[in-house]
Amino acid sequence: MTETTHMTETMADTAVTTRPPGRPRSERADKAIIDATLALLVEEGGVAGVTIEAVAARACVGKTTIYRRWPNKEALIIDALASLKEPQPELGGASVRDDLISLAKVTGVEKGDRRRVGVYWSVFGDGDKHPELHRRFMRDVVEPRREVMRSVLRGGIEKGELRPDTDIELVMWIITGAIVHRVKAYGAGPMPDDFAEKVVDTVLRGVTPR
Amino acid sequence: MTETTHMTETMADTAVTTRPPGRPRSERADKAIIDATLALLVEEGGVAGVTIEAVAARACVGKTTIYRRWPNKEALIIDALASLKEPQPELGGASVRDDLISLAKVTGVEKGDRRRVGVYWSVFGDGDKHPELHRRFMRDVVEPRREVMRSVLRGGIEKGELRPDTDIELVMWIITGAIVHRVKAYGAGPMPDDFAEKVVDTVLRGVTPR
DNA sequence: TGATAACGATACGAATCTGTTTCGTATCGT
DNA sequence: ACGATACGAAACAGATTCGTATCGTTATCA
Repeated sequence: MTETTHMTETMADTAVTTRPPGRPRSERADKAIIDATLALLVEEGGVAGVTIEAVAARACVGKTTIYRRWPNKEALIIDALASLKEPQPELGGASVRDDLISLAKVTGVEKGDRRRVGVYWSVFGDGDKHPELHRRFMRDVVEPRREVMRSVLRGGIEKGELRPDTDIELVMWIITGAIVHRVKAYGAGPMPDDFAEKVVDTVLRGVTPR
Repeated sequence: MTETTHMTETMADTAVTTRPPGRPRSERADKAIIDATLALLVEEGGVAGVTIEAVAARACVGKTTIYRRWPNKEALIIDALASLKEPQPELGGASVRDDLISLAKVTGVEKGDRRRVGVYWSVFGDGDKHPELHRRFMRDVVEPRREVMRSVLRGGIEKGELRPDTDIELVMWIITGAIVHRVKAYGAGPMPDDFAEKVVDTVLRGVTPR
Protein backbone atom coordinates (compact mmCIF):
# COMPACT_ATOMS: atom_id res chain seq x y z
CA MET A 1 0.00 0.00 0.00
CA THR A 2 1.26 3.49 -0.77
CA GLU A 3 1.93 6.10 1.88
CA THR A 4 -0.78 8.63 2.43
CA THR A 5 1.09 10.97 4.75
CA HIS A 6 4.49 12.57 4.52
CA MET A 7 6.82 13.04 7.44
CA THR A 8 8.55 16.40 7.50
CA GLU A 9 11.26 17.58 9.82
CA THR A 10 12.18 21.17 10.57
CA MET A 11 15.02 22.44 12.71
CA ALA A 12 12.99 23.67 15.62
CA ASP A 13 10.19 21.17 15.31
CA THR A 14 9.88 17.52 16.02
CA ALA A 15 8.56 15.34 13.22
CA VAL A 16 5.22 16.60 11.97
CA THR A 17 2.70 14.76 9.85
CA THR A 18 1.70 16.88 6.94
CA ARG A 19 -0.38 16.17 3.91
CA PRO A 20 0.42 16.22 0.23
CA PRO A 21 -1.56 18.76 -1.76
CA GLY A 22 -4.77 17.87 -3.48
CA ARG A 23 -7.68 15.70 -2.59
CA PRO A 24 -6.74 12.96 -0.15
CA ARG A 25 -7.36 9.37 -0.97
CA SER A 26 -10.55 7.90 0.30
CA GLU A 27 -10.10 5.50 3.17
CA ARG A 28 -13.54 4.21 2.47
CA ALA A 29 -12.43 3.20 -1.00
CA ASP A 30 -9.37 1.47 0.45
CA LYS A 31 -11.47 -0.59 2.75
CA ALA A 32 -14.13 -1.35 0.16
CA ILE A 33 -11.50 -2.55 -2.30
CA ILE A 34 -9.82 -4.84 0.20
CA ASP A 35 -13.16 -6.21 1.31
CA ALA A 36 -14.32 -6.85 -2.23
CA THR A 37 -11.03 -8.55 -3.04
CA LEU A 38 -11.32 -10.97 -0.15
CA ALA A 39 -14.95 -11.66 -0.85
CA LEU A 40 -14.20 -12.46 -4.48
CA LEU A 41 -11.22 -14.58 -3.53
CA VAL A 42 -13.55 -16.72 -1.46
CA GLU A 43 -16.58 -16.74 -3.72
CA GLU A 44 -14.71 -17.35 -6.93
CA GLY A 45 -12.53 -19.93 -5.30
CA GLY A 46 -9.14 -18.58 -6.23
CA VAL A 47 -6.90 -15.85 -7.52
CA ALA A 48 -8.08 -16.37 -11.07
CA GLY A 49 -11.58 -15.38 -10.08
CA VAL A 50 -10.47 -12.07 -8.68
CA THR A 51 -10.92 -9.61 -11.51
CA ILE A 52 -9.97 -5.99 -11.18
CA GLU A 53 -13.21 -5.14 -12.89
CA ALA A 54 -15.20 -7.31 -10.54
CA VAL A 55 -13.43 -5.79 -7.56
CA ALA A 56 -14.15 -2.30 -8.85
CA ALA A 57 -17.80 -3.10 -9.46
CA ARG A 58 -18.24 -4.72 -6.08
CA ALA A 59 -16.46 -1.94 -4.22
CA CYS A 60 -18.41 0.68 -6.20
CA VAL A 61 -15.15 2.21 -7.29
CA GLY A 62 -13.55 3.04 -10.60
CA LYS A 63 -10.76 0.88 -11.89
CA THR A 64 -8.57 3.95 -11.82
CA THR A 65 -8.89 4.09 -8.08
CA ILE A 66 -7.53 0.58 -7.80
CA TYR A 67 -4.68 1.01 -10.22
CA ARG A 68 -3.69 4.21 -8.49
CA ARG A 69 -2.98 2.17 -5.37
CA TRP A 70 -1.71 -1.14 -6.64
CA PRO A 71 0.29 -1.88 -9.78
CA ASN A 72 -1.49 -5.14 -10.54
CA LYS A 73 -3.80 -7.81 -9.29
CA GLU A 74 -1.21 -9.80 -7.41
CA ALA A 75 -0.09 -6.80 -5.38
CA LEU A 76 -3.67 -6.05 -4.49
CA ILE A 77 -4.27 -9.56 -3.28
CA ILE A 78 -1.07 -9.55 -1.27
CA ASP A 79 -2.25 -6.47 0.60
CA ALA A 80 -5.73 -7.89 1.00
CA LEU A 81 -4.28 -11.00 2.59
CA ALA A 82 -2.01 -8.97 4.81
CA SER A 83 -5.10 -7.24 6.16
CA LEU A 84 -6.05 -10.54 7.73
CA LYS A 85 -3.23 -10.18 10.19
CA GLU A 86 -4.99 -9.84 13.48
CA PRO A 87 -4.07 -9.76 17.11
CA GLN A 88 -3.73 -13.21 18.58
CA PRO A 89 -6.68 -14.42 20.55
CA GLU A 90 -6.39 -14.21 24.31
CA LEU A 91 -5.68 -17.59 25.79
CA GLY A 92 -6.88 -18.36 29.26
CA GLY A 93 -4.01 -20.69 29.84
CA ALA A 94 -6.02 -22.70 32.33
CA SER A 95 -5.30 -25.94 30.51
CA VAL A 96 -4.01 -27.21 27.21
CA ARG A 97 -7.51 -28.34 26.41
CA ASP A 98 -9.02 -24.90 26.89
CA ASP A 99 -6.33 -23.17 24.92
CA LEU A 100 -6.54 -25.62 22.04
CA ILE A 101 -10.29 -25.23 21.89
CA SER A 102 -9.95 -21.46 21.76
CA LEU A 103 -7.44 -21.72 18.94
CA ALA A 104 -9.47 -24.29 17.05
CA LYS A 105 -12.57 -22.14 17.27
CA VAL A 106 -10.73 -19.12 15.97
CA THR A 107 -9.34 -21.20 13.11
CA GLY A 108 -12.80 -22.09 11.91
CA VAL A 109 -14.79 -18.99 12.60
CA GLU A 110 -13.35 -15.57 13.08
CA LYS A 111 -15.65 -12.83 14.21
CA GLY A 112 -18.65 -14.80 13.14
CA ASP A 113 -17.83 -15.38 9.51
CA ARG A 114 -15.90 -18.10 7.77
CA ARG A 115 -14.14 -15.98 5.25
CA ARG A 116 -10.86 -16.92 6.79
CA VAL A 117 -11.20 -20.57 5.90
CA GLY A 118 -12.32 -19.71 2.40
CA VAL A 119 -9.31 -17.50 1.88
CA TYR A 120 -7.05 -20.14 3.32
CA TRP A 121 -8.43 -22.78 0.99
CA SER A 122 -8.13 -20.53 -2.05
CA VAL A 123 -4.60 -19.38 -1.36
CA PHE A 124 -3.53 -22.91 -0.63
CA GLY A 125 -5.12 -24.15 -3.79
CA ASP A 126 -3.29 -21.54 -5.84
CA GLY A 127 -0.01 -22.23 -4.06
CA ASP A 128 1.65 -23.71 -7.13
CA LYS A 129 0.40 -21.02 -9.46
CA HIS A 130 1.12 -18.09 -7.13
CA PRO A 131 3.95 -19.18 -4.86
CA GLU A 132 4.83 -15.68 -3.70
CA LEU A 133 1.27 -15.06 -2.58
CA HIS A 134 1.21 -18.35 -0.80
CA ARG A 135 4.57 -17.78 0.86
CA ARG A 136 3.67 -14.38 2.23
CA PHE A 137 0.26 -15.48 3.41
CA MET A 138 1.78 -18.38 5.26
CA ARG A 139 4.55 -16.28 6.76
CA ASP A 140 2.52 -13.26 7.79
CA VAL A 141 -0.90 -14.66 8.58
CA VAL A 142 -0.84 -18.39 9.14
CA GLU A 143 2.52 -19.05 10.73
CA PRO A 144 2.09 -16.64 13.65
CA ARG A 145 -1.05 -18.49 14.66
CA ARG A 146 0.55 -21.84 14.19
CA GLU A 147 3.33 -20.69 16.46
CA VAL A 148 0.82 -19.94 19.19
CA MET A 149 -0.65 -23.40 18.95
CA ARG A 150 2.83 -24.86 18.86
CA SER A 151 3.78 -23.17 22.10
CA VAL A 152 0.57 -24.28 23.75
CA LEU A 153 1.40 -27.86 22.85
CA ARG A 154 5.00 -27.48 24.02
CA GLY A 155 3.76 -26.09 27.30
CA GLY A 156 1.39 -29.00 27.62
CA ILE A 157 4.24 -31.44 27.32
CA GLU A 158 6.30 -29.55 29.89
CA LYS A 159 3.41 -29.46 32.32
CA GLY A 160 2.79 -33.15 31.86
CA GLU A 161 -0.64 -32.66 30.35
CA LEU A 162 0.54 -34.25 27.13
CA ARG A 163 2.74 -37.26 26.62
CA PRO A 164 6.39 -36.30 26.23
CA ASP A 165 6.66 -38.05 22.88
CA THR A 166 3.74 -36.08 21.41
CA ASP A 167 4.40 -35.10 17.79
CA ILE A 168 3.52 -31.44 17.91
CA GLU A 169 3.41 -30.81 14.17
CA LEU A 170 1.28 -33.88 13.68
CA VAL A 171 -1.24 -32.74 16.26
CA MET A 172 -1.40 -29.35 14.59
CA TRP A 173 -2.08 -30.92 11.20
CA ILE A 174 -4.82 -32.99 12.73
CA ILE A 175 -6.60 -30.19 14.55
CA THR A 176 -6.37 -27.53 11.88
CA GLY A 177 -7.02 -30.05 9.13
CA ALA A 178 -10.19 -31.28 10.75
CA ILE A 179 -11.52 -27.79 11.38
CA VAL A 180 -10.65 -26.36 8.00
CA HIS A 181 -11.89 -29.39 6.18
CA ARG A 182 -15.16 -29.51 8.00
CA VAL A 183 -15.86 -25.78 7.72
CA LYS A 184 -15.09 -25.81 4.03
CA ALA A 185 -17.16 -28.90 3.45
CA TYR A 186 -20.26 -27.51 5.04
CA GLY A 187 -20.01 -24.10 3.45
CA ALA A 188 -22.71 -21.90 4.84
CA GLY A 189 -24.36 -24.88 6.50
CA PRO A 190 -24.60 -25.56 10.18
CA MET A 191 -21.41 -25.68 12.20
CA PRO A 192 -22.10 -27.09 15.65
CA ASP A 193 -20.67 -24.88 18.31
CA ASP A 194 -19.02 -27.82 20.01
CA PHE A 195 -17.23 -29.15 16.94
CA ALA A 196 -13.91 -27.62 17.97
CA GLU A 197 -14.28 -29.02 21.47
CA LYS A 198 -15.01 -32.48 20.19
CA VAL A 199 -12.04 -32.43 17.85
CA VAL A 200 -9.71 -31.39 20.62
CA ASP A 201 -11.14 -33.91 23.06
CA THR A 202 -10.83 -36.68 20.53
CA VAL A 203 -7.20 -35.87 19.87
CA LEU A 204 -6.49 -35.64 23.56
CA ARG A 205 -8.25 -38.78 24.68
CA GLY A 206 -8.32 -40.96 21.60
CA VAL A 207 -11.23 -43.17 20.68
CA THR A 208 -10.09 -46.51 22.04
CA PRO A 209 -11.45 -47.78 25.33
CA ARG A 210 -9.22 -47.13 28.29
CA MET B 1 -19.74 -39.41 -22.84
CA THR B 2 -21.38 -40.32 -26.11
CA GLU B 3 -21.89 -43.86 -27.26
CA THR B 4 -19.28 -45.23 -29.59
CA THR B 5 -21.03 -48.44 -30.51
CA HIS B 6 -24.53 -49.14 -31.68
CA MET B 7 -26.57 -52.09 -30.60
CA THR B 8 -28.51 -53.70 -33.42
CA GLU B 9 -31.05 -56.46 -33.19
CA THR B 10 -32.12 -58.78 -35.97
CA MET B 11 -34.83 -61.38 -35.88
CA ALA B 12 -32.63 -64.44 -35.94
CA ASP B 13 -29.72 -62.92 -34.12
CA THR B 14 -29.10 -62.00 -30.56
CA ALA B 15 -27.89 -58.47 -29.92
CA VAL B 16 -24.78 -57.73 -31.95
CA THR B 17 -22.39 -54.85 -31.51
CA THR B 18 -21.89 -53.16 -34.82
CA ARG B 19 -20.13 -50.01 -35.74
CA PRO B 20 -21.36 -46.80 -37.33
CA PRO B 21 -19.81 -45.98 -40.68
CA GLY B 22 -16.78 -43.79 -40.99
CA ARG B 23 -13.63 -43.42 -39.02
CA PRO B 24 -14.06 -44.53 -35.42
CA ARG B 25 -13.28 -42.22 -32.58
CA SER B 26 -9.84 -42.49 -31.10
CA GLU B 27 -9.74 -44.06 -27.67
CA ARG B 28 -6.30 -42.65 -27.25
CA ALA B 29 -7.71 -39.16 -27.69
CA ASP B 30 -10.39 -39.91 -25.10
CA LYS B 31 -7.83 -40.89 -22.54
CA ALA B 32 -5.46 -38.06 -23.36
CA ILE B 33 -8.25 -35.51 -23.00
CA ILE B 34 -9.37 -36.83 -19.62
CA ASP B 35 -5.80 -36.96 -18.39
CA ALA B 36 -5.05 -33.44 -19.52
CA THR B 37 -8.24 -32.19 -17.91
CA LEU B 38 -7.38 -33.66 -14.54
CA ALA B 39 -3.81 -32.45 -14.73
CA LEU B 40 -4.93 -28.91 -15.50
CA LEU B 41 -7.57 -29.02 -12.80
CA VAL B 42 -4.82 -29.74 -10.30
CA GLU B 43 -2.10 -27.51 -11.69
CA GLU B 44 -4.30 -24.50 -12.29
CA GLY B 45 -6.03 -24.95 -8.99
CA GLY B 46 -9.62 -24.98 -10.14
CA VAL B 47 -12.23 -25.21 -12.82
CA ALA B 48 -11.47 -21.71 -14.03
CA GLY B 49 -7.98 -22.78 -14.97
CA VAL B 50 -9.18 -25.59 -17.18
CA THR B 51 -9.32 -24.12 -20.66
CA ILE B 52 -10.56 -26.15 -23.58
CA GLU B 53 -7.67 -24.80 -25.57
CA ALA B 54 -5.20 -25.76 -22.88
CA VAL B 55 -6.69 -29.23 -22.65
CA ALA B 56 -6.46 -29.60 -26.42
CA ALA B 57 -2.86 -28.45 -26.49
CA ARG B 58 -1.87 -30.69 -23.63
CA ALA B 59 -3.64 -33.71 -25.06
CA CYS B 60 -2.21 -33.01 -28.52
CA VAL B 61 -5.70 -32.92 -29.91
CA GLY B 62 -7.77 -30.45 -31.85
CA LYS B 63 -10.49 -28.54 -30.08
CA THR B 64 -12.93 -30.11 -32.49
CA THR B 65 -12.15 -33.50 -31.06
CA ILE B 66 -13.13 -32.30 -27.62
CA TYR B 67 -16.31 -30.54 -28.67
CA ARG B 68 -17.34 -33.58 -30.65
CA ARG B 69 -17.45 -35.51 -27.35
CA TRP B 70 -18.57 -32.99 -24.77
CA PRO B 71 -20.87 -30.02 -25.23
CA ASN B 72 -18.95 -27.74 -22.90
CA LYS B 73 -16.26 -27.49 -20.31
CA GLU B 74 -18.39 -28.45 -17.34
CA ALA B 75 -19.52 -31.70 -18.98
CA LEU B 76 -15.93 -32.57 -19.74
CA ILE B 77 -14.87 -32.01 -16.18
CA ILE B 78 -17.77 -34.04 -14.86
CA ASP B 79 -16.65 -37.00 -16.95
CA ALA B 80 -13.04 -36.46 -16.00
CA LEU B 81 -13.96 -36.59 -12.33
CA ALA B 82 -16.12 -39.65 -12.86
CA SER B 83 -13.05 -41.39 -14.22
CA LEU B 84 -11.61 -41.25 -10.74
CA LYS B 85 -14.10 -43.81 -9.59
CA GLU B 86 -11.98 -46.76 -8.69
CA PRO B 87 -12.44 -50.10 -7.05
CA GLN B 88 -12.28 -49.88 -3.30
CA PRO B 89 -8.99 -50.86 -1.76
CA GLU B 90 -8.83 -54.32 -0.26
CA LEU B 91 -9.01 -54.16 3.50
CA GLY B 92 -7.29 -56.80 5.53
CA GLY B 93 -9.84 -56.48 8.27
CA ALA B 94 -7.33 -57.64 10.86
CA SER B 95 -7.99 -54.62 13.04
CA VAL B 96 -9.60 -51.22 12.89
CA ARG B 97 -6.17 -49.72 13.08
CA ASP B 98 -4.88 -51.58 10.04
CA ASP B 99 -7.95 -50.81 7.99
CA LEU B 100 -7.92 -47.14 8.88
CA ILE B 101 -4.27 -46.87 7.97
CA SER B 102 -4.94 -48.49 4.61
CA LEU B 103 -7.76 -46.07 3.93
CA ALA B 104 -5.79 -43.07 5.12
CA LYS B 105 -2.88 -43.97 2.88
CA VAL B 106 -5.14 -44.34 -0.12
CA THR B 107 -6.71 -40.97 0.66
CA GLY B 108 -3.39 -39.22 0.45
CA VAL B 109 -1.61 -41.09 -2.28
CA GLU B 110 -3.28 -43.15 -4.91
CA LYS B 111 -1.13 -45.24 -7.18
CA GLY B 112 1.91 -43.20 -6.29
CA ASP B 113 0.68 -39.76 -7.24
CA ARG B 114 -1.20 -37.13 -5.33
CA ARG B 115 -3.45 -35.97 -8.08
CA ARG B 116 -6.41 -37.18 -6.12
CA VAL B 117 -5.85 -34.70 -3.31
CA GLY B 118 -5.28 -31.91 -5.77
CA VAL B 119 -8.51 -32.66 -7.55
CA TYR B 120 -10.32 -32.91 -4.27
CA TRP B 121 -9.03 -29.55 -3.13
CA SER B 122 -9.91 -27.89 -6.42
CA VAL B 123 -13.41 -29.28 -6.67
CA PHE B 124 -14.07 -28.43 -3.06
CA GLY B 125 -12.79 -24.92 -3.56
CA ASP B 126 -15.09 -24.43 -6.53
CA GLY B 127 -18.03 -25.94 -4.70
CA ASP B 128 -19.93 -22.67 -4.48
CA LYS B 129 -19.25 -21.73 -8.07
CA HIS B 130 -19.94 -25.15 -9.56
CA PRO B 131 -22.33 -26.89 -7.21
CA GLU B 132 -23.36 -29.56 -9.68
CA LEU B 133 -19.75 -30.56 -10.22
CA HIS B 134 -19.17 -30.68 -6.53
CA ARG B 135 -22.32 -32.66 -5.87
CA ARG B 136 -21.56 -35.35 -8.42
CA PHE B 137 -17.95 -35.64 -7.38
CA MET B 138 -18.97 -36.11 -3.79
CA ARG B 139 -21.68 -38.58 -4.63
CA ASP B 140 -19.81 -40.72 -7.14
CA VAL B 141 -16.21 -40.53 -6.01
CA VAL B 142 -15.87 -39.34 -2.44
CA GLU B 143 -18.93 -40.74 -0.70
CA PRO B 144 -18.33 -44.40 -1.62
CA ARG B 145 -14.93 -44.20 0.04
CA ARG B 146 -16.30 -42.41 3.03
CA GLU B 147 -18.83 -45.18 3.36
CA VAL B 148 -16.06 -47.74 3.56
CA MET B 149 -14.33 -45.85 6.32
CA ARG B 150 -17.65 -45.40 8.06
CA SER B 151 -18.32 -49.11 8.11
CA VAL B 152 -14.83 -49.83 9.39
CA LEU B 153 -15.46 -47.49 12.28
CA ARG B 154 -18.89 -48.97 12.92
CA GLY B 155 -17.36 -52.42 12.98
CA GLY B 156 -14.73 -51.21 15.39
CA ILE B 157 -17.39 -50.06 17.80
CA GLU B 158 -19.23 -53.37 17.54
CA LYS B 159 -16.06 -55.34 18.13
CA GLY B 160 -15.21 -53.20 21.12
CA GLU B 161 -12.05 -51.80 19.57
CA LEU B 162 -13.52 -48.32 19.74
CA ARG B 163 -15.52 -46.71 22.48
CA PRO B 164 -19.23 -47.07 21.94
CA ASP B 165 -19.81 -43.34 22.06
CA THR B 166 -17.29 -42.69 19.28
CA ASP B 167 -18.50 -39.97 16.90
CA ILE B 168 -17.91 -41.66 13.58
CA GLU B 169 -18.36 -38.60 11.37
CA LEU B 170 -16.06 -36.62 13.60
CA VAL B 171 -13.33 -39.22 13.36
CA MET B 172 -13.66 -39.25 9.60
CA TRP B 173 -13.31 -35.48 9.42
CA ILE B 174 -10.23 -35.68 11.57
CA ILE B 175 -8.45 -38.42 9.64
CA THR B 176 -9.27 -37.25 6.14
CA GLY B 177 -8.78 -33.62 7.09
CA ALA B 178 -5.34 -34.26 8.47
CA ILE B 179 -4.22 -36.29 5.47
CA VAL B 180 -5.65 -33.99 2.82
CA HIS B 181 -4.41 -30.90 4.57
CA ARG B 182 -0.94 -32.22 5.03
CA VAL B 183 -0.57 -33.58 1.50
CA LYS B 184 -1.82 -30.35 -0.01
CA ALA B 185 0.41 -28.27 2.23
CA TYR B 186 3.56 -30.06 1.25
CA GLY B 187 2.81 -30.23 -2.45
CA ALA B 188 5.48 -32.24 -4.16
CA GLY B 189 7.56 -32.27 -1.00
CA PRO B 190 8.34 -35.23 1.17
CA MET B 191 5.45 -37.19 2.61
CA PRO B 192 6.71 -39.54 5.28
CA ASP B 193 5.47 -43.02 4.70
CA ASP B 194 4.33 -43.33 8.28
CA PHE B 195 2.26 -40.17 8.34
CA ALA B 196 -0.99 -42.02 7.88
CA GLU B 197 -0.06 -44.48 10.61
CA LYS B 198 0.78 -41.71 13.02
CA VAL B 199 -2.48 -39.90 12.35
CA VAL B 200 -4.50 -43.02 12.96
CA ASP B 201 -2.54 -43.93 16.08
CA THR B 202 -2.96 -40.45 17.47
CA VAL B 203 -6.69 -40.51 16.94
CA LEU B 204 -6.93 -43.97 18.45
CA ARG B 205 -4.78 -43.40 21.51
CA GLY B 206 -4.93 -39.67 22.10
CA VAL B 207 -2.00 -37.61 23.27
CA THR B 208 -2.68 -37.40 26.99
CA PRO B 209 -0.79 -39.65 29.38
CA ARG B 210 -2.68 -42.73 30.37
C1' DT C 1 -12.88 -47.63 -54.97
C1' DG C 2 -16.24 -44.87 -52.84
C1' DA C 3 -18.99 -43.44 -48.84
C1' DT C 4 -18.65 -41.85 -44.31
C1' DA C 5 -17.12 -39.73 -40.37
C1' DA C 6 -13.29 -38.53 -37.11
C1' DC C 7 -8.87 -36.31 -37.23
C1' DG C 8 -5.60 -31.88 -36.44
C1' DA C 9 -5.08 -27.20 -37.86
C1' DT C 10 -6.77 -22.89 -38.33
C1' DA C 11 -9.82 -18.93 -38.49
C1' DC C 12 -13.73 -16.71 -36.77
C1' DG C 13 -17.21 -13.56 -33.98
C1' DA C 14 -18.67 -12.62 -29.45
C1' DA C 15 -17.45 -12.02 -24.95
C1' DT C 16 -14.39 -10.95 -21.19
C1' DC C 17 -10.26 -9.12 -18.81
C1' DT C 18 -6.04 -6.18 -18.40
C1' DG C 19 -3.87 -1.99 -17.84
C1' DT C 20 -3.90 2.82 -19.87
C1' DT C 21 -5.92 7.04 -21.00
C1' DT C 22 -9.25 10.70 -21.10
C1' DC C 23 -13.20 13.02 -19.41
C1' DG C 24 -15.62 16.10 -16.28
C1' DT C 25 -16.39 16.40 -11.24
C1' DA C 26 -15.28 16.54 -6.20
C1' DT C 27 -12.36 17.71 -2.35
C1' DC C 28 -8.52 19.29 -0.20
C1' DG C 29 -4.83 23.36 1.27
C1' DT C 30 -3.60 28.10 0.48
C1' DA D 1 -10.61 31.73 -6.26
C1' DC D 2 -6.77 28.63 -7.59
C1' DG D 3 -3.67 24.69 -7.92
C1' DA D 4 -3.30 20.02 -7.00
C1' DT D 5 -4.93 15.61 -6.75
C1' DA D 6 -8.44 11.85 -6.20
C1' DC D 7 -12.81 10.49 -7.80
C1' DG D 8 -16.17 7.48 -11.03
C1' DA D 9 -17.31 6.65 -15.80
C1' DA D 10 -16.07 5.46 -20.13
C1' DA D 11 -13.39 4.22 -24.08
C1' DC D 12 -9.46 1.90 -25.74
C1' DA D 13 -5.98 -1.72 -27.71
C1' DG D 14 -4.22 -6.14 -26.91
C1' DA D 15 -4.78 -10.68 -25.16
C1' DT D 16 -7.50 -14.73 -24.07
C1' DT D 17 -11.34 -17.75 -24.14
C1' DC D 18 -15.58 -19.96 -25.90
C1' DG D 19 -17.98 -22.45 -29.11
C1' DT D 20 -18.57 -22.85 -34.21
C1' DA D 21 -17.10 -23.47 -38.86
C1' DT D 22 -14.10 -24.79 -42.54
C1' DC D 23 -10.08 -26.67 -44.29
C1' DG D 24 -7.56 -30.93 -46.28
C1' DT D 25 -6.25 -35.60 -44.29
C1' DT D 26 -6.91 -40.25 -42.40
C1' DA D 27 -9.15 -44.51 -40.97
C1' DT D 28 -12.74 -47.82 -41.52
C1' DC D 29 -16.33 -50.34 -43.87
C1' DA D 30 -18.80 -52.12 -47.98
